[in-house]
Amino acid sequence: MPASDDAYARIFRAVEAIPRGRVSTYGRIAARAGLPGRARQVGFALRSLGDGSVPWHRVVNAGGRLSVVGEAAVIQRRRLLAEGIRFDAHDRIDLERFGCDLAGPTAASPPPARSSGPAVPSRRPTPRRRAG
DNA sequence: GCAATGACATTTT
DNA sequence: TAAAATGCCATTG
Repeated sequence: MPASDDAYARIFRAVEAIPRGRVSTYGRIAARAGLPGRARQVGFALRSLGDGSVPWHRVVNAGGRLSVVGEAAVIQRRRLLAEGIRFDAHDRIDLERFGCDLAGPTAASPPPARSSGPAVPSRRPTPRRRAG
């Protein structure tokens, strides 16, 4: 049991705040949790979780790569792919597209599609509406 | 309390 | 882009 148990709770809250189909960085989570500069502790907290209700797999390092090693890396990557996250040829994630700021209520809003961009990771490939 | 470690971030080369 | 070095600080032994 870590001494900063309260801090851990805040971290988990920030992690859970990450919308599906997006990822965030440790530094970002730490900042949202009110722990600017404790990016490392974020990862430490997630590690302590193991398999919990916290979507830890949506947390990657500033390089958009998986800092985890071993089985966790497989699990994380597996889940990210399942959520629509795409990996670069170097097993990296484009934070410009999938990285969410979590800096405000607009974090849940999809980023502006760039020209010739690969488009937003829409969860609904067939957005057909019901004929009311 | 000290020394070593770590799921990081940033800067420089 | 990749690799190395440095800063940061809680956790662990």
